[in-house]
Amino acid sequence: MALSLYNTATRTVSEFTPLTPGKVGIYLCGATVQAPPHIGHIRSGVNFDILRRWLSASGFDVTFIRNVTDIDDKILHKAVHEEIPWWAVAMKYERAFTDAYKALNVLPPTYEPRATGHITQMIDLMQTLIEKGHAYAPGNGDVYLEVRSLKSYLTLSNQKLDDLQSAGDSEETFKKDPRDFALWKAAKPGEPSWPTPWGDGRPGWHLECSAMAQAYLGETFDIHGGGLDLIFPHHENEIAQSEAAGYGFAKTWMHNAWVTTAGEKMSKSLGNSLQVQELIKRVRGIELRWYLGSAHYRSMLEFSFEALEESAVAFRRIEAFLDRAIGILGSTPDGVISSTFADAMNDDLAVPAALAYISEIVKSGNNALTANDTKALAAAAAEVRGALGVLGCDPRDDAFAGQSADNNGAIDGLISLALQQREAARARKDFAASDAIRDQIAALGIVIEDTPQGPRWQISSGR
RNA sequence: GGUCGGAUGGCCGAGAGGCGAGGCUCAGGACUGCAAAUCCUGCUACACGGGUUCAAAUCCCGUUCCGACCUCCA
Repeated sequence: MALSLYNTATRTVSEFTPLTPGKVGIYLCGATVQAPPHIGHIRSGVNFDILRRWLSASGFDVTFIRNVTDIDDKILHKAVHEEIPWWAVAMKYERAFTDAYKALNVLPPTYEPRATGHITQMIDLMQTLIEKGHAYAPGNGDVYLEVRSLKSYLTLSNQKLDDLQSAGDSEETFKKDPRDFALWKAAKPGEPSWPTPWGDGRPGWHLECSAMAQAYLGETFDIHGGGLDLIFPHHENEIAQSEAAGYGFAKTWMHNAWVTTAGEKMSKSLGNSLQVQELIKRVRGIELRWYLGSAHYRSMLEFSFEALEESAVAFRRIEAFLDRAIGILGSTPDGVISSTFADAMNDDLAVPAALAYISEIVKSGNNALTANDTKALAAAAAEVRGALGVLGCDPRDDAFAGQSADNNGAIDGLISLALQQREAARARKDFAASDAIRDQIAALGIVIEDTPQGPRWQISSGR
């Protein structure tokens, strides 16, 4: 079964065929670094990280670009508000995003270009657009794209130009048509600017993505991704710019759905408590990732702390199986991708179906464990590990070192000492003494389980 | 006004004409000195009203409710 993906441009799921066999180029609209990341931002990162990992696991050589928008109105406003330079705002929040991505095991992109590093490419693109008669500089330092000059526009969102509500903005006087959008904004006093043939200024929001996608992936590339809300205007305008310049641009458009709270798109007022840095105080990063990745990427994910906790419990069950299996097997099996898992992922990344299959494997693996069938156990553990690897939730991944309830040699020695005492007490049926030892260890946050292979312990993963 | 989604059991969350996805919770059982873990069993749902069909959660028409986008947005 070949990989099929939903393409927003055609509103259908269709077989994915790369432009160059064996290679895939992906451009994901990354963050505007003007605030710390909340789980909505990071869901997009996780969803597309799963896509990327699946493409890699399927044998593709993936070039993954995720940009950083480090110049924009909000950043400038924030700089004034925080009384620090605009670049300090951008770098501060870029780091916050980087930390969040790392905590959730989102792989660093192949290249992570910043908008301000690509002014040259943007000027080249504007030059081309003006030469082709699709853009104009009215003389005030702005440069606009003339949407009426385009052969097609608004094909992604399927809207008609005349149906759009007019912006009603007071600064639109230089535009030929109110729907024309800014490629470049004239410098204002006190704001950063770069020189261009049309005057000093700074980039409009949409221009950077067209310029950087072309710079790193070429004029035509495979997949362009982002959140649902970027369809209009951002992606429409990217298409307008790039196609007007003569580029083929993206073949497949993918959009992830929202994390919502109380049925609504996450709002700023609730945003603080849903920042990644706050949530990973409640659950481990791997558990938050599991939660965000578990719903289908095109479905809304209704956030609640209860659902997050429940999801973490479900994940710990899988993790516990893997721990037990590795303990019995004496080694960590390499991940194996089963055909059932592959079929699910190939069906437009049907993660929920893949998770249902993982549950079945864990169940059969636990049965193998009870039956002491190490061959079946090893097979199950390998499949679970393979699946978790693609989902970026392999507790044995180095990225999660320190997050897993991994045994430490010295602690293991001490606990073992106590467990020997307890076993001795149990042997002489002094259960009061043995339970007392277990209770004392439990009070330290360590859980004891008696198994046919003897007692085992782990640091309680519940927080 | 235009465009696009959604409503599934106590909860979360898939599916998209016929076979009870899966998980969590809960109840009962097996195992266990007791726990824990694990396994087994049970809990038969698809907003409402029509229609098409041998058969509808799924398709069609209508209704209600919820949400997203329409130049800040993941």
